[in-house]
Amino acid sequence: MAKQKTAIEPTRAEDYPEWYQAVIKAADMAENSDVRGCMVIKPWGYGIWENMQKALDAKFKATGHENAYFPLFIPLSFLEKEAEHVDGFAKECAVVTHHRLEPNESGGLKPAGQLEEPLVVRPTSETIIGAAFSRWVQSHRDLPILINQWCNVVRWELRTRMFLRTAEFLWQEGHTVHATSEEAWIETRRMLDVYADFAENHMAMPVIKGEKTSGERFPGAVSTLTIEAMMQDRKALQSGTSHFLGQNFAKAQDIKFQSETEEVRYAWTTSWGLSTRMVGALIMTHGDDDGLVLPPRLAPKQIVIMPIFKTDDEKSRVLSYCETLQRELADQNYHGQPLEVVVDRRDMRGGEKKWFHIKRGVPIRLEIGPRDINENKVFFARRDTGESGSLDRNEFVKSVITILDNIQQTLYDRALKLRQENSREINSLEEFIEFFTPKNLQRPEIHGGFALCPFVDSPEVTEICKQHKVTIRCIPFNQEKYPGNCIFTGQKTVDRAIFAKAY
RNA sequence: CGGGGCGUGGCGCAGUCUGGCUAGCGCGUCUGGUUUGGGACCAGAAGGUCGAAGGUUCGAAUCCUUUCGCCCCGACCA
Repeated sequence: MAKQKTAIEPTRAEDYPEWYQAVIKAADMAENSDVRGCMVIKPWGYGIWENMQKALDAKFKATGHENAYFPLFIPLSFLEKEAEHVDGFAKECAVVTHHRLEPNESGGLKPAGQLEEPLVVRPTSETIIGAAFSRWVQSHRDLPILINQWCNVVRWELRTRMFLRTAEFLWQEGHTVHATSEEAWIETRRMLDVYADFAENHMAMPVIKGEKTSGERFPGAVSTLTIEAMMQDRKALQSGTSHFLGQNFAKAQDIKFQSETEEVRYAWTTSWGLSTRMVGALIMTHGDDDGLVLPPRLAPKQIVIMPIFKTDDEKSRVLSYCETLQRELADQNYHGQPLEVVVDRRDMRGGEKKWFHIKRGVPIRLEIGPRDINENKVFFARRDTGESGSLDRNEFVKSVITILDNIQQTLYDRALKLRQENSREINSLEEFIEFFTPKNLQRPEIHGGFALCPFVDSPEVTEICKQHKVTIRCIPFNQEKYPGNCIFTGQKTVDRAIFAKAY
């Protein structure tokens, strides 16, 4: 086979969505399943998710949360209780109406035993968890309740993309109950900070924290906070949301408590979630034209060692050298975890093996043959920069953690640079349209980015944006407030929001 | 749910308009050999009731009818 220029065809610049699919395939992360809109997550993809879970779960525990598990099925009547919530999710619910199968006329099976009340497969669990909370909360002494659940949810999407939007996806959903509005607000903010910390320090993905506009808010929430990241095609990806639910759900579900002053009060609730969509975010933030590039802190394996030998004599010598090296590396503490090091002993061509690991994004590759052993060296290659060369074996072992941290940082810096280069303030509708219109309408090139624009939060603005296929991502926190005119309506305002095309 | 496209060995496709030898090709897989610090080469092999059902015909992957599924573009959305 002729040598290709890049491992992935097409390249990002040629066709970004196709490239995305190709990376998932080349890195063996997931595949389409026999069920429409649902995917099979394969070990390499699932390993990344497991590392995300591990990191997040530790942060949830550190902030006082406990894990619990609630049913997959929600009685239809529960969902009906919060009006906005119903509106938001009704169109995408899978519904169980029968509980039995029996033979049909043509030798197949047909549903039988119709349920008295249909069960909805959870699209999110506010209602079923709220019902439990209403039993659990009696006194102010029961508060706060800080619960997290790792589970799957189903949203019957019309169009799906692997990891980014599938009919079934894996996530965590936190649900908390508080005595006061202030406490609930602090929780909402705290968990957004946890998400941002996770995104930036584990995923090496810079994010912008902010508040959603009314049109983009979670159905039933008083306020939705979000972290937004820029992918390499300059589109935005909502990466985690934290909702201040006020007393909306407490009132709908009767979550009340008796206060110190013996008054009966409705509680204040929050919810927050982050999903396997983050695996997609990882691909689109760091991947390159040779495949996946993993930040070391989330890589299922940080280092792969490839033994190189010809004769049986060499084989045993090289393998034992590799195994000793593997042990020494695996003994090291990498951010509280042992380093994950694998010796790839598979009997296949060296070149093929090398590309196998490049496509899967393993951060560090070591190739070790008799020559390296004689000189007490290792041949070393970094996935992020492609940099490679011979290193003294002991020096490498000593500096490996520093190198991994450097890779992590390099990935973050690169992603931040991309975002900065493609973000700007825009103060006129004309410039806005120019920014978001590709030069080639037939085959749109990568264009646009994040535009910070003065605006007023109104349905009218949302409507204009829609015409240009742009969405309001968020009103960023900590931004300077100064007078301007809404670029859509001309009204005076001090608010600015980030606008972008989005996934 | 509207518009377009596609179902042919594990994967990617050709063949369909204009019905006709034993349904081809590339990649992958298996076996043997030669190679070996690099996505190798040679030889051989396995693997398909052409999405499904019915019809027309001496003869159907190809024509007709029905049906199922998937993909893309919209609308909707984490």
